[in-house]
Amino acid sequence: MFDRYNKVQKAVLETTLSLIIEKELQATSMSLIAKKSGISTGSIYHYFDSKETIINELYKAIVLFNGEYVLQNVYTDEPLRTRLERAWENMIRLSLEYPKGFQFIEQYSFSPYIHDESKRQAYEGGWCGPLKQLYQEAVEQGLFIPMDPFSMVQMHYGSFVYVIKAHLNREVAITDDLIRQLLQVTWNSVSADKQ
Amino acid sequence: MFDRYNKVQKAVLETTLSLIIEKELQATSMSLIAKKSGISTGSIYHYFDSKETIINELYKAIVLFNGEYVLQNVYTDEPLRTRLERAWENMIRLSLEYPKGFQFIEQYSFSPYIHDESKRQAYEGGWCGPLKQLYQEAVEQGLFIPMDPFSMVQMHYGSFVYVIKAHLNREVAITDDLIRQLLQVTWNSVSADKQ
DNA sequence: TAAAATGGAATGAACGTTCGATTTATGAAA
DNA sequence: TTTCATAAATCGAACGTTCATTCCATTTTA
Repeated sequence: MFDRYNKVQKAVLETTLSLIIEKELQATSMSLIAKKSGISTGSIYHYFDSKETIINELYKAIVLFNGEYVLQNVYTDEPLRTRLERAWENMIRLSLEYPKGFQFIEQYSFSPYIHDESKRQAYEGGWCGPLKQLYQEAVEQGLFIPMDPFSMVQMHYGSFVYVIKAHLNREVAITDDLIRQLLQVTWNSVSADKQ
Repeated sequence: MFDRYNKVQKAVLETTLSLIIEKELQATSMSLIAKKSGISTGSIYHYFDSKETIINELYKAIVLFNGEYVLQNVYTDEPLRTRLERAWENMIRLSLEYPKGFQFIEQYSFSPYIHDESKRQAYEGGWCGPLKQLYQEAVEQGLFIPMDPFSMVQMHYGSFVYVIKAHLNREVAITDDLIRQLLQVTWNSVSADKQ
């Protein structure tokens, strides 16, 4: 997840992620990060300008990682439906495999603590733009109803997010059956031939 | 929104809500709340035990308010589809009419800062339970595909939330047309006669 | 041997909360 | 209606703690 960072930075980012998820931003103090990561505050400040920098770096790293994960095996020569369903399934599997990263992005993507510059950089490397393109194609090919592709992406992602949140709260169990159902429901929602 | 509170409590809750939305929790200090609401910290502590209490009270008040709003005109003798679509439209209109409350709940419903007790109390008076019942009925009547009603509610709510978030970020414009489309898409996603 | 990296005590600002003085409201007695 | 005593409400300075950050001595690396 933090491959492009050195050992110390990696330890700091991983520790910060864990602490923020189990506690929260304001309860995640620098001294706690230092203690839990085994790196002194002095060293942390040698690699990061400030606490804000750590959080923003964390945000960018996770969004980039998620982007790569979601777009796995999506640019193939298979039918558009297959590729879209693969992206959707990747989203679900990603959040199950890396729940901390998922929760972090969920909690902070709309927070003022994340700078606009970080959000912009994240958008560049994230999955949102590329996926919007696929939706656009699906609309143009008449597979999807004529609707704003960006709204569709948001809508579908939101529906996954909330089922996953419920899963992480132990209110819903995500099984392979439920995943199959979710993909079906997602397709049906905007499929042109069901109208 | 805060009718069951006295004048001072109301001012404190309203100010806190505004500050938390435009800044965030950790930047919303008691002295700032005091200054902006025109009520001294001494008085605030006369009515609230702590900052935590204020936030939790805010959370409960908003969820209760939202619950009433969403369930408006849903318990009528009209067809189930009409009543479900009314609940969905209420959700959308609520978030457009009271965006601060919407954003607050969005940001804090999964935060450790909100006690489990507050979440439990909120669930009792919120719209989630009653709506789940309606979905259950729709499944039993064969209107909806056989799927866990709770997951359906989450899924649909999530899809609205994300479109609304995009709207509040000025990335999408919610028009009456888009609302009509959203209701249609929501119905299609789980409608039994489209399978 | 010079530069980079590390450690952790020290610093100063900011925060939530408390406290005691002061003002305002209440209501029974005259 | 006025008076007065008690209680409730309000204020903001003061308190103690915690936090992000700095600093410099020490260790490690090149």
